[in-house]
Amino acid sequence: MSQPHQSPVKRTTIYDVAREAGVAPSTVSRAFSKPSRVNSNTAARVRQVAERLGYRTNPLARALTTARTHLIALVVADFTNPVFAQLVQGVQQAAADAASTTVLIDAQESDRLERAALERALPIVDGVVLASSRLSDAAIRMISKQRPIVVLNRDIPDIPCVVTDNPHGARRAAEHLRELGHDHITYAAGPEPSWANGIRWRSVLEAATALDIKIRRIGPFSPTIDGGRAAADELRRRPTTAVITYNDQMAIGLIRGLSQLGIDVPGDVSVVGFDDIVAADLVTPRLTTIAAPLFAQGAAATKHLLTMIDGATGHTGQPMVLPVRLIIRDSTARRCPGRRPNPTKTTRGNRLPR
Amino acid sequence: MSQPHQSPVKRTTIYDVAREAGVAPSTVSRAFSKPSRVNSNTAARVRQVAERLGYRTNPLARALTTARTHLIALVVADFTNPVFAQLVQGVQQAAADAASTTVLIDAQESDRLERAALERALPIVDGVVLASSRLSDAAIRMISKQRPIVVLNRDIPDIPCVVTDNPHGARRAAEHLRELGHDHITYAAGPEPSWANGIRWRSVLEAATALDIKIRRIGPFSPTIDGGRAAADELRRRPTTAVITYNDQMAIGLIRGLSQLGIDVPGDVSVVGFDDIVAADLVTPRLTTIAAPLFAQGAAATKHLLTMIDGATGHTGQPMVLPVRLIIRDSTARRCPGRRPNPTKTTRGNRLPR
DNA sequence: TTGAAAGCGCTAACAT
DNA sequence: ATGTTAGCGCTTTCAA
Repeated sequence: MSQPHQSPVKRTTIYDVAREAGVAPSTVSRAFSKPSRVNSNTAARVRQVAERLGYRTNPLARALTTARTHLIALVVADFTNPVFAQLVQGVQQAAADAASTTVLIDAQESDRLERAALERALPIVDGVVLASSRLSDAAIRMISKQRPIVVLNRDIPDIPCVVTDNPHGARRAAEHLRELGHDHITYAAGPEPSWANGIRWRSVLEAATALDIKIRRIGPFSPTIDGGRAAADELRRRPTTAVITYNDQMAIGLIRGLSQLGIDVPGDVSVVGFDDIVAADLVTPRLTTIAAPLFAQGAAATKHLLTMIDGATGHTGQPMVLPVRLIIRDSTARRCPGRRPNPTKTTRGNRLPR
Repeated sequence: MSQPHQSPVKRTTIYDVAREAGVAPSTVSRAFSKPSRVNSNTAARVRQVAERLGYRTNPLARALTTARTHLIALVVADFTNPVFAQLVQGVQQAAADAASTTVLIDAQESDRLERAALERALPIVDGVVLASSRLSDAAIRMISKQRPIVVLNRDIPDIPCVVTDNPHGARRAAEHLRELGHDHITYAAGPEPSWANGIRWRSVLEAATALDIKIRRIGPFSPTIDGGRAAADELRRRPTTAVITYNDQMAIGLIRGLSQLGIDVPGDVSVVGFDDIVAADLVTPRLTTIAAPLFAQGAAATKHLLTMIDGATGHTGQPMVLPVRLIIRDSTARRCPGRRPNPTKTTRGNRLPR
């Protein structure tokens, strides 16, 4: 039987070290917090004694006076949503590079939970990255009065934001579909209140118009696989040969749903998603998608947040926009004019990927 | 131009409230931390004044004296590994239920990073959940001397652990394959040093032996899609009609690799994975797998940790083991005796799922 | 039940 | 460069 996490003796403090090293406590403090303000010999001796005594500076006590915890909060709507995995890593890495630690808040799609968790975290973090949120603009503004904040994929005037270049992504997707002969495409919308959904739809609309492609919108659907399935039913009623979905999850669900209806992707219908989640390369057919630089986005937001924490103003001019690129895989193909939806599989549509 | 996160006046403290309410600071403190020790009238008055003044208790200052931060650390090897998504949620929810916040540590498969992040977090958390780790048993024991700790999917004597019932899972998988006529199976191993890999191999071995199935092991491979691809090459050299892989990612890669070699799953070879990650239901063919209760595992570990933090001994008897179940999907099928690997697709193997 | 006062461990003036 | 001395905001004896 082991003795669990005992602290046999009191934690050693700067006072212990000070006494042992024959200096004042403040000198020990300086030796660790601002070494440049201490004679290098003294500093060396202090560190050595500290080492011997097993001294570790207590971040809590430090934070109490400095008002800096080196903790930042990351809020996401739902951790099982694969887009967030890379985002989290980006945030986590940028934070770690600045010797900060990330506090995780999964709102679990619940307004109440998000508020509660945020309320708990806010007093102990130096700032927050809001990766997705059910909070209103007003609520976010309230938070930004208490702590530095950076918002992802959402543009709130006067609040620092980092977004992806949806217009360019939509443009590339439209061009790609145009080249394949599609002259009429459908946008399958995500949640109505989502800022990202709004901008993506407008971007697709604009791109299609510019390229003389007819465009139509269906939805809104839930931004999930099931949402995509629902879109399939809707699409059958008003078919086009190409579809752009709000996100990859919907695209995957749409392809499923279509397949069930005997409609082949990309044989009968071409599908393009948004985001490039990991699964996009795993499904059959592999998904053509507009890839967002998820990791980079997390990292960029965090770096910006850290500079704000260090006193920079939020320079709340324009949102920072990150480049996207179109990744062409197997869910898009040349349009076969006059082809009718039918259950016979084409070679292409069924081939297992690479 | 908004004024970012200003604090125009000093944060209000118990002293402000005390003065305004005409009581001592200690009374205000009690009114919030142990209301039962305060006259209910006074308590009410204090709370009301506090409300009016916008008082919020400062968790940092509280933690300094109570030595409780209500923070718990969660360590994983790699966030992009989909098994962790649900685990994180389980941990996060259990923590939130206990008014605690989760601190996230992504070791990014690096020993150094893990140590650094853990070192930073350890002094400020009440305990840690180690979901996967490159740390040695000895290192983990060191940590457990400083803070309560619960380890997942790894059995370290005298350290509280929660594991899944691999033996039962392996047994169910073997029975399933047996019923389909397979009498010779291969285990495609994951990383050699992984405790989970060890127990899974032994479990499969034992189950196969008990059911009079011939069993062979190949590997070790990286526990990833690419690792699975590598396993495909190896398998072709020494074929069996059924394979159990260390985890789902490998299973997905294996199916890919096999397909490239013109070998159909499940037509020619049946494949069973471990874990039931989200993608298992997304790939083609959908994966038969031994489902681990990931969310429950995270939640169970966290609840146990919280009781330890509240003073319970680690009751370090046997590891807590959670039930698994076999989920039969499309990657396993009846053995076709004498069938040779060939590039012709069967209907079954190519059918898009549901 | 309430108050007074002494810390928790550190940092930050202010002196020297 | 270093020491002295107040706090940071809260909890916690100890008395009353």
